[in-house]
Amino acid sequence: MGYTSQNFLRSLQQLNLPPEPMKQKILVKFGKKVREHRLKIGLSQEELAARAEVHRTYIGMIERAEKNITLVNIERIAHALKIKIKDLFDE
Amino acid sequence: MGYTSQNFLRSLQQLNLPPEPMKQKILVKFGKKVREHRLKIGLSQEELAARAEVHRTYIGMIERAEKNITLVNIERIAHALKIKIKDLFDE
DNA sequence: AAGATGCTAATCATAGTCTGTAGAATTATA
DNA sequence: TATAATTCTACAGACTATGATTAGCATCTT
Repeated sequence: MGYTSQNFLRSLQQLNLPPEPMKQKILVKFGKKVREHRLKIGLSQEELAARAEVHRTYIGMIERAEKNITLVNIERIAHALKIKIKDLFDE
Repeated sequence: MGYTSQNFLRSLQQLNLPPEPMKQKILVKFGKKVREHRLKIGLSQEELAARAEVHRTYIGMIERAEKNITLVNIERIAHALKIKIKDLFDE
Protein backbone atom coordinates (compact mmCIF):
# COMPACT_ATOMS: atom_id res chain seq x y z
CA MET A 1 0.00 0.00 0.00
CA GLY A 2 2.89 2.32 0.68
CA TYR A 3 2.32 6.02 1.04
CA THR A 4 -1.40 6.13 0.63
CA SER A 5 -3.57 9.14 1.06
CA GLN A 6 -5.26 7.23 3.85
CA ASN A 7 -2.09 7.23 5.92
CA PHE A 8 -1.56 10.85 5.09
CA LEU A 9 -5.00 11.72 6.26
CA ARG A 10 -4.39 9.79 9.44
CA SER A 11 -1.25 11.80 10.10
CA LEU A 12 -3.17 14.97 9.57
CA GLN A 13 -5.81 13.82 11.96
CA GLN A 14 -3.26 13.25 14.66
CA LEU A 15 -1.96 16.76 14.17
CA ASN A 16 -5.48 18.02 14.31
CA LEU A 17 -5.58 19.27 17.86
CA PRO A 18 -8.23 17.34 19.70
CA PRO A 19 -10.73 19.73 21.25
CA GLU A 20 -8.35 20.56 24.05
CA PRO A 21 -9.98 19.79 27.37
CA MET A 22 -10.27 22.85 29.57
CA LYS A 23 -8.49 22.09 32.76
CA GLN A 24 -8.19 25.48 34.34
CA LYS A 25 -7.71 25.28 38.06
CA ILE A 26 -10.89 27.08 38.89
CA LEU A 27 -12.89 24.60 36.81
CA VAL A 28 -11.17 21.64 38.43
CA LYS A 29 -11.89 23.01 41.90
CA PHE A 30 -15.48 23.67 40.98
CA GLY A 31 -15.96 20.21 39.50
CA LYS A 32 -14.62 18.59 42.63
CA LYS A 33 -16.98 20.63 44.75
CA VAL A 34 -19.96 19.57 42.70
CA ARG A 35 -18.99 15.91 42.91
CA GLU A 36 -18.29 16.19 46.62
CA HIS A 37 -21.70 17.65 47.36
CA ARG A 38 -23.47 15.32 44.96
CA LEU A 39 -22.01 12.23 46.58
CA LYS A 40 -22.63 13.61 50.04
CA ILE A 41 -26.35 13.51 49.38
CA GLY A 42 -26.14 10.27 47.44
CA LEU A 43 -27.17 11.37 43.99
CA SER A 44 -26.04 9.94 40.67
CA GLN A 45 -24.98 12.32 37.94
CA GLU A 46 -28.21 11.47 36.20
CA GLU A 47 -30.34 12.28 39.21
CA LEU A 48 -28.57 15.57 39.78
CA ALA A 49 -28.97 16.41 36.12
CA ALA A 50 -32.69 15.79 36.34
CA ARG A 51 -33.05 18.02 39.37
CA ALA A 52 -30.97 20.77 37.79
CA GLU A 53 -32.75 20.34 34.49
CA VAL A 54 -29.59 19.87 32.50
CA HIS A 55 -28.41 16.86 30.53
CA ARG A 56 -26.89 13.81 32.19
CA THR A 57 -23.58 14.04 30.38
CA TYR A 58 -23.26 17.69 31.20
CA ILE A 59 -22.85 17.04 34.90
CA GLY A 60 -20.02 14.67 34.05
CA MET A 61 -18.37 17.27 31.87
CA ILE A 62 -18.54 19.83 34.66
CA GLU A 63 -17.15 17.44 37.26
CA ARG A 64 -14.32 16.59 34.87
CA ALA A 65 -13.67 20.32 34.30
CA GLU A 66 -14.24 20.02 30.58
CA LYS A 67 -16.61 22.94 30.32
CA ASN A 68 -16.49 26.53 31.46
CA ILE A 69 -19.88 26.61 33.15
CA THR A 70 -22.02 29.73 33.06
CA LEU A 71 -23.55 31.47 36.06
CA VAL A 72 -27.11 30.42 35.29
CA ASN A 73 -26.08 26.78 35.34
CA ILE A 74 -23.99 27.25 38.46
CA GLU A 75 -27.14 28.44 40.15
CA ARG A 76 -29.20 25.54 38.84
CA ILE A 77 -26.72 23.02 40.14
CA ALA A 78 -26.41 24.73 43.51
CA HIS A 79 -30.18 24.73 43.78
CA ALA A 80 -30.36 21.06 42.83
CA LEU A 81 -27.79 20.30 45.53
CA LYS A 82 -29.80 22.40 47.98
CA ILE A 83 -26.84 24.59 48.78
CA LYS A 84 -25.85 28.21 48.25
CA ILE A 85 -23.65 29.22 45.36
CA LYS A 86 -21.15 30.42 47.95
CA ASP A 87 -20.85 26.87 49.24
CA LEU A 88 -19.38 25.84 45.91
CA PHE A 89 -16.56 28.34 46.41
CA ASP A 90 -15.50 27.58 49.97
CA GLU A 91 -11.82 26.87 50.42
CA MET B 1 -36.67 17.80 30.76
CA GLY B 2 -39.89 19.68 31.20
CA TYR B 3 -40.58 23.32 30.58
CA THR B 4 -37.44 24.94 31.87
CA SER B 5 -36.85 28.65 31.73
CA GLN B 6 -33.90 28.08 29.42
CA ASN B 7 -36.02 26.14 26.98
CA PHE B 8 -38.70 28.73 27.38
CA LEU B 9 -36.30 31.50 26.47
CA ARG B 10 -35.20 29.50 23.49
CA SER B 11 -38.79 29.02 22.38
CA LEU B 12 -39.27 32.75 22.54
CA GLN B 13 -36.20 33.22 20.43
CA GLN B 14 -37.55 30.87 17.80
CA LEU B 15 -40.58 33.07 17.56
CA ASN B 16 -38.28 35.78 16.28
CA LEU B 17 -39.04 38.01 19.18
CA PRO B 18 -36.64 40.85 19.94
CA PRO B 19 -33.15 39.67 20.90
CA GLU B 20 -34.21 40.45 24.41
CA PRO B 21 -31.30 40.82 26.82
CA MET B 22 -30.94 38.20 29.52
CA LYS B 23 -32.22 39.60 32.75
CA GLN B 24 -32.30 36.55 34.96
CA LYS B 25 -32.28 37.41 38.62
CA ILE B 26 -28.99 35.77 39.34
CA LEU B 27 -27.32 37.80 36.60
CA VAL B 28 -28.85 41.02 37.88
CA LYS B 29 -27.65 40.29 41.40
CA PHE B 30 -24.20 39.44 40.15
CA GLY B 31 -23.96 42.55 38.03
CA LYS B 32 -24.89 44.75 40.97
CA LYS B 33 -22.23 43.09 43.07
CA VAL B 34 -19.57 43.74 40.46
CA ARG B 35 -20.53 47.38 40.12
CA GLU B 36 -20.70 47.81 43.88
CA HIS B 37 -17.20 46.45 44.39
CA ARG B 38 -15.81 48.26 41.37
CA LEU B 39 -17.04 51.64 42.58
CA LYS B 40 -15.91 50.91 46.10
CA ILE B 41 -12.32 50.81 44.90
CA GLY B 42 -12.82 53.64 42.44
CA LEU B 43 -12.29 51.88 39.14
CA SER B 44 -13.89 52.68 35.80
CA GLN B 45 -15.33 49.84 33.74
CA GLU B 46 -12.43 50.21 31.41
CA GLU B 47 -9.85 49.99 34.18
CA LEU B 48 -11.50 46.91 35.62
CA ALA B 49 -11.62 45.36 32.18
CA ALA B 50 -7.90 45.94 31.73
CA ARG B 51 -7.10 44.36 35.08
CA ALA B 52 -9.35 41.40 34.40
CA GLU B 53 -8.07 41.11 30.86
CA VAL B 54 -11.49 41.19 29.27
CA HIS B 55 -12.86 43.64 26.73
CA ARG B 56 -13.84 47.15 27.80
CA THR B 57 -17.49 46.80 26.80
CA TYR B 58 -17.81 43.43 28.49
CA ILE B 59 -17.81 44.77 32.05
CA GLY B 60 -20.76 46.97 31.19
CA MET B 61 -22.64 44.04 29.73
CA ILE B 62 -22.10 42.03 32.89
CA GLU B 63 -23.15 44.86 35.18
CA ARG B 64 -26.29 45.29 33.08
CA ALA B 65 -26.96 41.54 33.26
CA GLU B 66 -26.90 41.18 29.50
CA LYS B 67 -24.55 38.22 29.42
CA ASN B 68 -24.48 34.89 31.19
CA ILE B 69 -20.90 35.07 32.46
CA THR B 70 -18.75 31.96 32.67
CA LEU B 71 -16.80 30.75 35.69
CA VAL B 72 -13.39 31.60 34.28
CA ASN B 73 -14.44 35.22 33.81
CA ILE B 74 -16.10 35.33 37.22
CA GLU B 75 -12.72 34.42 38.64
CA ARG B 76 -10.89 37.00 36.53
CA ILE B 77 -13.18 39.76 37.68
CA ALA B 78 -13.00 38.71 41.32
CA HIS B 79 -9.22 38.70 41.07
CA ALA B 80 -9.22 42.12 39.43
CA LEU B 81 -11.39 43.41 42.27
CA LYS B 82 -9.04 41.79 44.78
CA ILE B 83 -11.84 39.82 46.37
CA LYS B 84 -12.87 36.17 46.65
CA ILE B 85 -15.43 34.67 44.32
CA LYS B 86 -17.55 34.02 47.40
CA ASP B 87 -17.70 37.74 48.03
CA LEU B 88 -19.62 38.15 44.80
CA PHE B 89 -22.32 35.83 46.12
CA ASP B 90 -22.89 37.21 49.59
CA GLU B 91 -26.48 38.06 50.40
C1' DA C 1 -27.71 -8.16 34.11
C1' DA C 2 -28.12 -3.42 35.46
C1' DG C 3 -26.68 1.11 36.89
C1' DA C 4 -23.29 4.61 36.79
C1' DT C 5 -19.84 7.15 34.51
C1' DG C 6 -16.55 8.35 30.69
C1' DC C 7 -16.10 9.72 26.21
C1' DT C 8 -17.02 11.02 21.18
C1' DA C 9 -19.21 13.46 17.76
C1' DA C 10 -22.66 16.54 15.80
C1' DT C 11 -25.46 20.49 16.18
C1' DC C 12 -27.28 24.89 17.84
C1' DA C 13 -27.39 28.86 20.82
C1' DT C 14 -24.84 32.15 22.90
C1' DA C 15 -20.65 33.86 25.47
C1' DG C 16 -17.07 36.90 24.53
C1' DT C 17 -14.41 40.09 21.26
C1' DC C 18 -14.05 44.15 18.74
C1' DT C 19 -15.28 48.59 16.33
C1' DG C 20 -17.69 52.51 16.44
C1' DT C 21 -21.17 56.06 17.92
C1' DA C 22 -23.78 58.86 21.13
C1' DG C 23 -24.77 61.04 25.21
C1' DA C 24 -24.14 61.75 30.15
C1' DA C 25 -21.17 63.12 33.59
C1' DT C 26 -16.69 65.24 35.14
C1' DT C 27 -13.12 68.26 34.85
C1' DA C 28 -10.63 72.09 32.92
C1' DT C 29 -10.27 76.62 31.07
C1' DA C 30 -11.89 81.10 29.65
C1' DT D 1 -21.02 81.17 35.15
C1' DA D 2 -20.65 79.22 31.00
C1' DT D 3 -18.60 76.16 27.69
C1' DA D 4 -15.02 73.47 25.95
C1' DA D 5 -12.53 69.27 26.59
C1' DT D 6 -12.18 64.78 28.60
C1' DT D 7 -13.80 60.66 30.73
C1' DC D 8 -17.16 57.31 31.36
C1' DT D 9 -20.91 54.45 30.10
C1' DA D 10 -24.68 52.54 27.13
C1' DC D 11 -25.61 50.48 23.09
C1' DA D 12 -25.60 48.46 18.26
C1' DG D 13 -23.81 45.33 14.88
C1' DA D 14 -20.88 41.81 13.24
C1' DC D 15 -17.92 38.26 14.06
C1' DT D 16 -15.50 34.04 16.33
C1' DA D 17 -15.12 30.76 19.98
C1' DT D 18 -17.26 27.79 22.84
C1' DG D 19 -21.03 26.53 26.12
C1' DA D 20 -24.98 23.48 26.19
C1' DT D 21 -27.92 19.70 24.29
C1' DT D 22 -28.38 15.29 22.60
C1' DA D 23 -27.62 10.35 21.06
C1' DG D 24 -24.79 6.50 21.17
C1' DC D 25 -21.40 3.35 22.76
C1' DA D 26 -17.59 1.70 25.90
C1' DT D 27 -15.97 0.55 30.42
C1' DC D 28 -16.34 -0.53 35.08
C1' DT D 29 -18.44 -2.07 39.22
C1' DT D 30 -21.77 -4.47 41.99
